[in-house]
Amino acid sequence: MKKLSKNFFLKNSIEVAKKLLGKILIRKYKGYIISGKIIETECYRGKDDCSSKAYNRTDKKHPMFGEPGILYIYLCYGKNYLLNIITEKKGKPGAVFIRALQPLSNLEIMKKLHKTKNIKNLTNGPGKLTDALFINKKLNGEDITKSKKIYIVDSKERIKIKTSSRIGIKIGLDKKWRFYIADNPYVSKI
DNA sequence: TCCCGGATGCCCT
DNA sequence: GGGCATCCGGGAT
Repeated sequence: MKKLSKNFFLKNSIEVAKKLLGKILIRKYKGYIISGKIIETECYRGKDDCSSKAYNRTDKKHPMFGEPGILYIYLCYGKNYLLNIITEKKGKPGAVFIRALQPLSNLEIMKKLHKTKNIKNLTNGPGKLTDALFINKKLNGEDITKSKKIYIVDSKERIKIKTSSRIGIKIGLDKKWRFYIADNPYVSKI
């Protein structure tokens, strides 16, 4: 299985969001390999995207303007860390937001980290999966194409992609920039 | 300084 | 399945 390279993320954010579906997210934690299949993503962009954090921003210091493959992790509602991967070339804003995973390995560790017994609730939401994979502010700025703690590997699985409006936002609903694998029981919401 | 969000779990029907 | 309290850091004023 091949690690995803910088080139994978150096593309149109919408394309990257779609192509990430089915790939395997790997996290090393205390000698364990925790992993899950990416089954739900959203795309966020810049001046053409009023619901993006980079909308109407010109200062290139914002993480969304950074180098492709860099993790952008921030806290939401005071308790949930949300996982984004920067896309597009440096200076052009874009990111893919990871919304849900299908848990693959070391589920018992994930259950302890997220404090739940129900496997279905382990990674079927953006704040839950960061809990279950021990992803927090310390990994902000990490390069997912170089890191030994967290990376993504390719998979050749054929998948059926569905599209919808993004979730949890009030504006920008006209854009169908949420992508998920059809018929997967771990997607956060149909 | 103030305000509120790319969400969750719990408690209610 | 729906309503609600809750968390804290960053952007806006």
